[in-house]
Amino acid sequence: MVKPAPNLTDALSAARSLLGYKLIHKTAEGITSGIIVETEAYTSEDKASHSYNGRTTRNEVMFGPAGRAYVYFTYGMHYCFNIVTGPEGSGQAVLIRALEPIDGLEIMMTRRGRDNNLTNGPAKLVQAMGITKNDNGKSLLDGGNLRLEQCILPTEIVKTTRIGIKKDIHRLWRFYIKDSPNISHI
DNA sequence: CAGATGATGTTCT
DNA sequence: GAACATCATCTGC
Repeated sequence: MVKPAPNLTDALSAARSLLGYKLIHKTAEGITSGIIVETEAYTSEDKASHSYNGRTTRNEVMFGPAGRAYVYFTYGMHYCFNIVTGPEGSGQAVLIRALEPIDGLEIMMTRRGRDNNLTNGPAKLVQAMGITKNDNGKSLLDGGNLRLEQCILPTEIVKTTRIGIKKDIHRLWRFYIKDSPNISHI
């Protein structure tokens, strides 16, 4: 039995489909993993998206094939992690905003320097999972150290507005698993 | 709980 | 020079 791959045909479908998948990262420090519980979709027609104004050195991974990691630096000190979706060249991705920690809690606590709020935010989960700018462009589907695995089927998904943006705020492109204790914001 | 604020540096205009 | 897909910490409810 092969576990089903996530539906990455477009950012909106993928943002829902990825909920319940486990993100797994193997590093020298050990294995960390967590179930994706909150996502946001971004496309090239969306003014809030990095891809809105076309391809640049920063966002070029967004225009590559689906299933790769798009890791970007922001606010002078944080990284965020996305999964590229859609046809190659379309500039779509899904921002992973929160995880439910599963494996490697001790490692996460060391990386975060605290014992709470390990993965309930886009920059927090990047730090806890040990994801770096070097992971930008890596495939999540090729059996490498950073990968996805189906874990649970969400019972109920909430669809609402995205967080931390000032443009196109009307779009209901944020999704999270209802009643998850690890959401970045209600 | 909500709101304000500083940290910090890359990217784009 | 401004904007930025954030976070930790503070204040005042």
